[in-house]
Amino acid sequence: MVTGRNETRDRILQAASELAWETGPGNLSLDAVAAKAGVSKGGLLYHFPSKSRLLEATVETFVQEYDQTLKAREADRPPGSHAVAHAYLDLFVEQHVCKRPPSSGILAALAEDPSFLNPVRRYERELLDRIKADLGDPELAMILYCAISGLKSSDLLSLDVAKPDEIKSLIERLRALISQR
Amino acid sequence: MVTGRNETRDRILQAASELAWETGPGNLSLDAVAAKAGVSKGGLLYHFPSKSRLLEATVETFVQEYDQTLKAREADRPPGSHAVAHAYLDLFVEQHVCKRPPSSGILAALAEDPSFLNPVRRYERELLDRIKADLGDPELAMILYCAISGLKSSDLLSLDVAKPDEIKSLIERLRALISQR
DNA sequence: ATAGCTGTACCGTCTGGACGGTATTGTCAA
DNA sequence: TTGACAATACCGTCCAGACGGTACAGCTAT
Repeated sequence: MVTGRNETRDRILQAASELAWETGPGNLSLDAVAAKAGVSKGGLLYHFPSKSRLLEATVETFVQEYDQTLKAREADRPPGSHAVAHAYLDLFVEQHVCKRPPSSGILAALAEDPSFLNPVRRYERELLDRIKADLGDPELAMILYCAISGLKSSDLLSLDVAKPDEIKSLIERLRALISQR
Repeated sequence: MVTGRNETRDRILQAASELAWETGPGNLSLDAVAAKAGVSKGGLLYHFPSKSRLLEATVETFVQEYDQTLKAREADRPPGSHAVAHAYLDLFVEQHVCKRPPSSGILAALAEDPSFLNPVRRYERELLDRIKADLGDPELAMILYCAISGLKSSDLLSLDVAKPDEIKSLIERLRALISQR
């Protein structure tokens, strides 16, 4: 199958993400990825015939996994009560604690070629529309989406600008704004 | 002096920023920068003795220029009426229209080594504090800072997720929230 | 027999950076 | 005034190493 879930393949993708974080997004080499994944270079190239394909797959699986988790959190929420918006906040809080951002692999893709981010572009647009539909108030949706997006990019770039308690009270205020509707 | 403004030096820095945008942040080579700046490679290395120093300088001058412009916009506003917050919005709107984000050079620095973003980290933290002090309401400051930060990162990564009119009405709503205080 | 690798050898290209040279301008002692 | 020297700002070349990718022979579990 095209998007086959495969043991070794997944290990390679994870190794690529971790290495992108450790060595800097632009210094990702196939040799290093293969070594970290515990696979030979030939083995790596068996799964991903070129570096571009590896980076493409990194972005795609990241988006897919994010969406899958988001929909799971959405299902945890009682339906009809702005489940999408709350799930979006839930997922941010959940992923915020990690040392290495799960999205670090996409920086490597960006470094190689910005157009590799096209799937992210499409997905984020779709996500914003879902939040808008969920909330009813398009401007509130924008505030919520953009604010979280800002926090996520701060994590992505490891800027660490906002302190934990600042983030906590921001999230609470955003939740209040949602309920208020 | 240490941070000397110099004709050729500035041309090199600008060339680096533009090339980072054109060729992808990770594909920035000294040869290409030199060629674009109309200088020989030797000449480039005279001004910046290593690639790291060039990227460092790119980040530093970006932060300096941003701060300079922000303070200029702040001075345009009547003092005492949340000048910092409004200037922050003004500057975003102003820079949003450009095709190439002025910050594109910092992606090249990030690609090489994430720690090159340390000056940005420090500056952004300081900026958030200034907005907090300016607004009085810390949570509102966070909403404003994070929302704009999200829009800026979307520009930086060329994600183009929000449409112009969405951005426009978001800005207006943020301005209303400021005045409301 | 085939899928899924391992391991090695290799090639062409690109790139950072070292290095030696050059032109111009300024300084300063004799 | 002039000659020696030095600092600045650059040019052009060269090289070692890294990297992406190819090729191919072999192993092994299913």
